[in-house]
Formats: sequence, C-alpha cells, structure tokens
Amino acid sequence: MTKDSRSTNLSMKALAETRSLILGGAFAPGERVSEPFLAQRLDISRTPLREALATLAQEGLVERQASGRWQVCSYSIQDITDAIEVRGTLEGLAARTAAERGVPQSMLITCRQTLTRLDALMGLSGPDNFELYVHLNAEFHSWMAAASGSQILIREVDRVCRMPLASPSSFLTGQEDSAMFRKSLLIAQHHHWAIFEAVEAREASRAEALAREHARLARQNLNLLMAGDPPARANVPGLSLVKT
Amino acid sequence: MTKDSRSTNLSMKALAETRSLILGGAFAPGERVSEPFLAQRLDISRTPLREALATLAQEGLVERQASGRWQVCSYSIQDITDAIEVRGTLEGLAARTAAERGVPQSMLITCRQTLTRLDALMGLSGPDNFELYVHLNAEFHSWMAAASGSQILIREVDRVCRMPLASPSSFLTGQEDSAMFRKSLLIAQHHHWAIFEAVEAREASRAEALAREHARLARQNLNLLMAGDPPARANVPGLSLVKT
DNA sequence: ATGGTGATAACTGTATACATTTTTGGCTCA
DNA sequence: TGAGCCAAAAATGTATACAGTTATCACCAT
Repeated sequence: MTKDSRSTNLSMKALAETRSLILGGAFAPGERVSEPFLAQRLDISRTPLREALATLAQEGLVERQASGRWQVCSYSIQDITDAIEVRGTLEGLAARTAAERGVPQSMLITCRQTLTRLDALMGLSGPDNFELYVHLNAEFHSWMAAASGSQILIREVDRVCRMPLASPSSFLTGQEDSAMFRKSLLIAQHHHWAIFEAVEAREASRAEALAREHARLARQNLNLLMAGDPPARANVPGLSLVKT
Repeated sequence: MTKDSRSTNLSMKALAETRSLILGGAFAPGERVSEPFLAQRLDISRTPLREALATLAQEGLVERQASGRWQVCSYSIQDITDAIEVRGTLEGLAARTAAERGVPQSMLITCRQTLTRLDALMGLSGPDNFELYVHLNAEFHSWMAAASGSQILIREVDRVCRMPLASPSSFLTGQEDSAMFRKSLLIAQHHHWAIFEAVEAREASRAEALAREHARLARQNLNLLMAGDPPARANVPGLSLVKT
C-alpha cells in the first residue's frame, strides 16, 4: 500500500502483523507484552520486532514503560473524539489548501468518478457493496489530502488516520444494519460532493468548514456504536484499546 | 525533557545525538548515511542505532531507500511553509478547544506569569535575555497545547514541532540583530496576550484564528531569513535540510 | 571517451549470545 | 494475615557474527 510490498523484510512483517494483532484486540489495553513472547508468536527474532515496536510506539499503539517493557496503549472515548477532531481539522486544512491553490483538472476528474461510483452504491446493500463503499470512501479521503498538493499535509493526514479509530473507515464496519447509520452514509455522501464542489469552485473557507463537519459524522457514529448493542462493537478494529 | 532522562540507554543517546547531528547540518540533504559509519561516530553498535533511526524516520529526518539504506531527508521552502501552517492549524485547534472547554484557574495564572515575564523582556537585548525569551516563548506554546486538555492534541502538537523548522522557536536564533525581526517579536507578544485573553474569555473562534495567524509570523521570519544574508542562516537548526 | 561487466568491498537483515536489570514468587518473621 | 526480603526466572539492552544483497570501481571492449 504505502511501500513497495516486494521488500519482504521481517521488520515490515512484524510491523503489519503486530499492528493488526493490537487493533484486532489480541491484547487488552494497558497489557504488557514481552518481546520474546511476541517474537515467538510472529516466528521472528527480537531484532526486527524491536524496530517494529519503535514504530508502533510513534503510532500510539504501544508505549514503553520506564523499565523498558512494552505496553499496549489505552484510550478513552474522549481521546477518540479528540483524534477525530484532529483528523477533521487536518482534512479541513487540506481541503482549504486545495481550494486556494487549485487542483489539476485530472485530479478533479478522478474524484468525480469516485463520487459517481459512490452515488451508484447509495441504497444498495450486501457485503460486496459495502466493501466497495469502504474502499471508495477511503479513496475520497486520500484524494482530499493529495489535492492539497502539500507533501507535509499528505503525510500528517496519513499519520493521524493510523491512530486508533481516527481513520475515516473506522466506524463503517459493524453497523451496516443500523438505520441511523445508513442515513449517515447519505449525509456523508452529500458532504463528499459538497467538499468536492467547494474545492473545484475555489471556495476555500467553505471547503474547510465542510471537511471539518464531515469528520464529525465519525464522532456521531462512535456515539451510536457505544450506545448500541455490545455485539456490534466486537469487530471494530481498535475499539479494544478503548477503556471505558 | 519529554522522558525520564536518567534512563541512560544507548537508543535514546543515539536518537538525541543523531537528531542533533542532522539538524545541526552534519549531513547534506539527501545524503546517504550508513549504519556502521554512524555507529562508529556515536561509539555504539548498530542495534540501538537502528532503533533510533526508525524513530527519526517517523519524525521526518531520515528515510529508507528501497535498498534499505538510510538517507537524510530533504525539504523545500514550500514544505517548511506547509509545516508551519500545519502547526498553526493544530495550535489553533488547541486554542479553540481550550476556550470551549475552559481552562483551570491555576493554568491561567501560570500563563499570565509567563506572558508578564515576556513583557519585561521586550525591548531588552543581549544573549541572556534572548535565551530567556526563547525559553518563555516555548513555554507559552506548550501551555497552549496543554490548555486544550486533550492528550491527543498535546501529543500531535509536540510531534509537529519536532518537524524541521516547524517549531515556534525555529526562527528565533540567528536574527537577533534584524530590525524587522525585533519588530515581529513585539507583534508576537501582542498575539500571545490576545490568544490568552480569548481563551480566558471563552472566545473560541477568535482564539483559533489568532493562534493560526500567530504561527504565520514564523513564515514571515522564514522569508526574512531567506532574503537576508547567508551568514544569518548558518546556525538555524534544520535549515541545512532545505534544498533550494 | 563511453558503456558494459564482473569481482570486490561495503552494507543491510537477522539471529543469537550474554550482561544487566526487572519481575516474580515463595519464604520468613512479626 | 501481611509485610518484607531474597533468590530464581525472565525480560531488556547491547554487541557481534554471518548470510545475503547492494554499491563501487577497475577493467575491457567498442
């Protein structure tokens, strides 16, 4: 995805697998994880694992205790809400910058195609359609960052999206059946078009405000999720790190 | 500063020293740095060094080539400008959040003291006063993040400040003697008070706008620096990473 | 001169050994 | 029962060895 995936080194394997383990809820928040244990589980030695852990620490998935041991991070609902607001703010900056600086015609066309494909999905159900929705939604969000033309901003948006539950895709899985949630998808898609049109029309301030508000839908979905049945929460990646 | 400094392990030493080497201009932007070379220079083995490099990669100081070699990052003036804008945006979010959620009385008092001490420095010159200015300025900026009460935001602001030339202190050293620059210090201090008062008065939107605009002074100082004498640029940490 | 080629040198990826520190668990003594 | 303490077990911090890969450079042919 982000890097050449042919580079088959064990550090990257360790990074991806450990991240997946943590987000998948293999460890309790605050749980101590020893290097030999994890190394054995991943069937690698400690050397590449340590590199991966150093990176995961920067991502906010694990932290070092004073003694040197690794510990899975623990987040509150407030932290998640705050992280979403940070993402919205950065995406807002991206949208504003895109509008101010202008976006190449080709990128506008690409985005319009993505949004049209999303339009076609509205109202449809089924796991395949849903998976496609998640994919296209992610595509729109990464378009927004890229449209800013700012390498720094692209990097920082990407980073904040790797924080637990801050990504635009975080709350999509697991609530396909909620009526409230399906309604929010319609609103989200309305936002998408509005952001796109604001960027295209060089309406910078509007683009920024819309992108910010759009991220707040995630906050709403978070609340929905926490208010609903516990079973719905089971498969949401990263939710296991939230300590209530 | 951020961590217990008694933990005297070599990874942290490697992290700090390598960061300092890079920001200090020991390497050209884009220069390839081999692990054995750096390990020998720091008088440690490759193991702790690699951990430090993995962290520095996340900070944007070095990057891995596809072959696995490390390379010092290279930035454009535009990148620096963009990074400053990201900082301003996050500080704006922090100021807005602080105003919206309210700040404990004790924190308000602390900040007022810091700003009063800064007031006393205005117009004074000399290296000691200047060093104190840099310190108090940093204190105000970290206050702004802390006042938000958001752990996530504190962390992200801290992170963005570690990016080359994005920190509020970046452009302070080296231009003490420029008249333009000294004037900008007065304006900066005016901003400080205005931000503080907006937060205290719960004027969220104003606090956000002010914090954003305040960061743009750094952009102005960057332009000043680049337009001025090359000698003035010699000792600005991180400027060596900028490829014109 | 220039472009290709192969040998060599250097570097990265990884595992492992070992010293030091931290944790654990049981034992003693109050 | 509970607190304190000591020894054993386990974990981390670090260096180093070595395999496999990449870069370098001299040399040759054109």
